Amino acid sequence: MMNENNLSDCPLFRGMSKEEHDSFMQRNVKEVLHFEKGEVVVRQGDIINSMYLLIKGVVRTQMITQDGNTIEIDLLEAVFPLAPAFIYASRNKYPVDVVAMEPCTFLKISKSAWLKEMAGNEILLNNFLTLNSNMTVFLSEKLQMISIKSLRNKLSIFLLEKTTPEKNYFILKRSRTQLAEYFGVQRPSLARTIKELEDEGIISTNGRVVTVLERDKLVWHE
Amino acid sequence: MMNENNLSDCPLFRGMSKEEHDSFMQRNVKEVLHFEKGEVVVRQGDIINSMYLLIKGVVRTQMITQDGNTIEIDLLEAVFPLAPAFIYASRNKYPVDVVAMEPCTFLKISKSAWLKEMAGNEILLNNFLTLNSNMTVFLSEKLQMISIKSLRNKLSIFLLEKTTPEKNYFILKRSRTQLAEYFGVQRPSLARTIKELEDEGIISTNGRVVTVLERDKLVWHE
DNA sequence: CTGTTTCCGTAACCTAGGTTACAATCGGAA
DNA sequence: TTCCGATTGTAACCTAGGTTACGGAAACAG
Repeated sequence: MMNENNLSDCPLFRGMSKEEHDSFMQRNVKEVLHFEKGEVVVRQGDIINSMYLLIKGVVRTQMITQDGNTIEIDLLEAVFPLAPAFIYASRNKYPVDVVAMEPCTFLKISKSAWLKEMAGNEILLNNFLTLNSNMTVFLSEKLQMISIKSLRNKLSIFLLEKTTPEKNYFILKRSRTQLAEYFGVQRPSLARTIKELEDEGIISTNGRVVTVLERDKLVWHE
Repeated sequence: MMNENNLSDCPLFRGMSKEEHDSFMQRNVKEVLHFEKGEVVVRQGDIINSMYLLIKGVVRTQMITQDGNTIEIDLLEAVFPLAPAFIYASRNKYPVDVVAMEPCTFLKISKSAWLKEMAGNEILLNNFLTLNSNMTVFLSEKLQMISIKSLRNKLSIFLLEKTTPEKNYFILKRSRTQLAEYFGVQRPSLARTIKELEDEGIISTNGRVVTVLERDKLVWHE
């Protein structure tokens, strides 16, 4: 059943053998779900009772703030679990929308089944803890990024992280529209700031290819 | 040794007996740390190898963004663990500054000792998982709050959460200066917005006592 | 190929909030 | 009590980014 995908790619199942993966699936997967591009998989505020394992496709997690703005949290690619950090929470409402970016397949694993597996498998438990911790670190960093005041600095830091002095270009994973939501700003505002950096000769862009020409002039325009 | 404090108040040690608490301490606490008001306990970026258990005092966790702004993350009161969510992370750098708000005492418990305890104690493991999940939920909510664009809406939502239609007042835990950092804005900006709400008769303030006069006029000034 | 939709750049204008500065008040220490 | 530092309110000014609107390019379906 559904074992054409490689569970080893998933941080939850790392360090386990193919046989263990298969028997795990046999025991615990009772339901397989498909979603088409654009469909909402989980809505912000939904109560979660299961772990969703994304085994095919890409989803986007996003938040709608109370004043109606959308911010992207992350893009998740198969194989990856949804919600692991939340099934244990005291108030287990899902904090983000999950939207399929392409046709997606999920395996549904019940919370209780998952707990049982983890109790009897130290590797699984370890992977789970690490994943949770990494999620916390990720959210902290996201918080820090969103808290940076000027778009120019947000963008600068983003560009510096995506490149090195040796490899001064990279290819954007996102459209400009999505990139704007990632930064939590309006699309025209992002376009304006990108243009400024281009006009100053600090970067150049060609479609989704972005080249950093003068690393040292990024950041510290307070 | 240092058992005048009630470990039952700590979400990590809930559901365990006094005897278990005591023997836990005997086994694992090798070091006790004191900090005076204003001292920095941990600095953003420090590598963490131990769990710090705050058993007396109050600390503030804060982040300095790359453009130099300070945002408050949380106020933590004893008894509460620092860092539990991070000791397992792949990249275990502490993401926030921790500053003592009053004289504080910490117990230091090594990462490995903690792991060993957890492996042999289901309650401890469960508490730990729940705490981690709750941390993730908390950070998600914080992210959502910070992402709200207008200060007026941030403040409105804050006020609505702090009061009910029945009990329409509350006492601020923070100074105005700290409150501004909590929202990630400048102090004069916060003062201005509070004044606006007062001028419009929506709230009234008297020192740290804030009263909401017209709940339904809060929020939705887009 | 053509029609349709989504994406993108751009410009003009406006507003929320940052910035700075100063004076009043409060609170603890001597 | 007086002094000093930290905390506040307030005002004037400035700027980053939001808003809206429009036209063109790219992507896709038929």
